[in-house]
Amino acid sequence: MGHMTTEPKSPTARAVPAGPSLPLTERQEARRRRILQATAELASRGGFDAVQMREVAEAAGVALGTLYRYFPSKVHLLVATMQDQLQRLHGTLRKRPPTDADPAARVAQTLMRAFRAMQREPHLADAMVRALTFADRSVSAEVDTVSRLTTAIILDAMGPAGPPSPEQLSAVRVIEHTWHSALITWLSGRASIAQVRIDIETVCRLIRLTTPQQA
Amino acid sequence: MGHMTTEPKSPTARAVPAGPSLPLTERQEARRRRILQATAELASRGGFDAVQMREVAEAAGVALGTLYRYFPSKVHLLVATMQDQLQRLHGTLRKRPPTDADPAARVAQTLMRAFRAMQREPHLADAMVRALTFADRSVSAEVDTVSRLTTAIILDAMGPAGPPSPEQLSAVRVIEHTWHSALITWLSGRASIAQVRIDIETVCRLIRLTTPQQA
DNA sequence: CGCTAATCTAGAACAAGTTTCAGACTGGGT
DNA sequence: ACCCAGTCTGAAACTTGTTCTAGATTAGCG
Repeated sequence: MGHMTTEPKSPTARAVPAGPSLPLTERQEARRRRILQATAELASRGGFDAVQMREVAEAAGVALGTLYRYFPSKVHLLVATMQDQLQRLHGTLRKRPPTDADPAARVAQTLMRAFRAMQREPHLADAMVRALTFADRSVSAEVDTVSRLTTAIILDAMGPAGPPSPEQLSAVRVIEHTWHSALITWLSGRASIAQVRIDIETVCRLIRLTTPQQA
Repeated sequence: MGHMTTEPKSPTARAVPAGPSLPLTERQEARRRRILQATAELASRGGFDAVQMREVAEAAGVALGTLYRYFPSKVHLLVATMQDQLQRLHGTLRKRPPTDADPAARVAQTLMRAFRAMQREPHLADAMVRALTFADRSVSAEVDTVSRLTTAIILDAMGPAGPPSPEQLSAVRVIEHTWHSALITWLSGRASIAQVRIDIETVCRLIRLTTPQQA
């Protein structure tokens, strides 16, 4: 791959946000991908602390300044990594959706599947989740994207129902809260895997409160 | 206050953890208190970022090394601050407990009261909550203390019932998860106050599932 | 009082996130 | 082919959390 491609001058004369709105060139897309991959690799090795901006830049073969142009902070970088991983997960889940008849059980099943994925790469999970909850207002847009992705995954699991009711959305939000927070307690060693499962199953009962009648 | 007090050589020859087990001398107690007060003040001003270890040390009138002897990291410091504030809150709540007949409503009421306290000092809340969720394993003991305090507050609100059932404990844990996570979404500007209220009320319904019969 | 261990202080030193800058490179428009 | 705006690079600088060191203080104890 040793020839030239195009590289336009500037979409907004500022940065290179993740927005799919800006048409990145091949090279830029490739750089972005290399950065995310390097991040995931370092994170898998040693968690949040092991993701050092200088090392990410070196591993991805870009200058430090470039890394910061693509991701304005370490938290942005890790949240973007989480977006990436979540999308992957969403794809996997779509292929083999949960089979249980009860929507609440399907959601619990789905989240436990996601949880098992986390267990396979606990360091990576640590880095992404810590970044997510540590994120301040300057990252809210990106965090929101992650949140929407999670919501989509849960709604998918709930079933083919059309537009969810406001009550259902509240329940989903609470489930998400529990999911994130339970994950944190597990990652920081204050809760066991069994405990996380119980918490997830407990909160999923809320779904039954909002869908007494089954389709 | 210009005379001498006692200051023993060493309880454990290591550090000065928060454990009430070690009998700190008056002076040490005073230092600890000054540090916590300085922290709360700085945090109230500008949140997590405004709590800079050098500034805390200067405001408290201790050397940087001493600050680190009392609190081995910024996160430890802020989690200890949260312990402090929670204890205060617990005291306040004990004096005027919620009046509603329904346990679930009492819990929701209590949490909303706590939430209003947070709204009064959003920056302080930001600093404490961010520290709490960012804490890694090295702080798990202290975070656990905060968690137990929160649990105690919720159980208090649930009523004078004796030993809570395992189911109730699960529900309380989920409520705690929701509480923390909802707080974060509010602090990072991704959820409105109204939304937080709804989430809290939603999750509190779980209590009704575990206490169908009222005392 | 004088001894000794532990504590506290002041300040330097170090680590990692972030910013900045000068210069090389790219690619589209003329 | 030349020009220009915009991008990337390499390296230094700056910030703030954390660690380290040498010396002054303090406190328990004979």
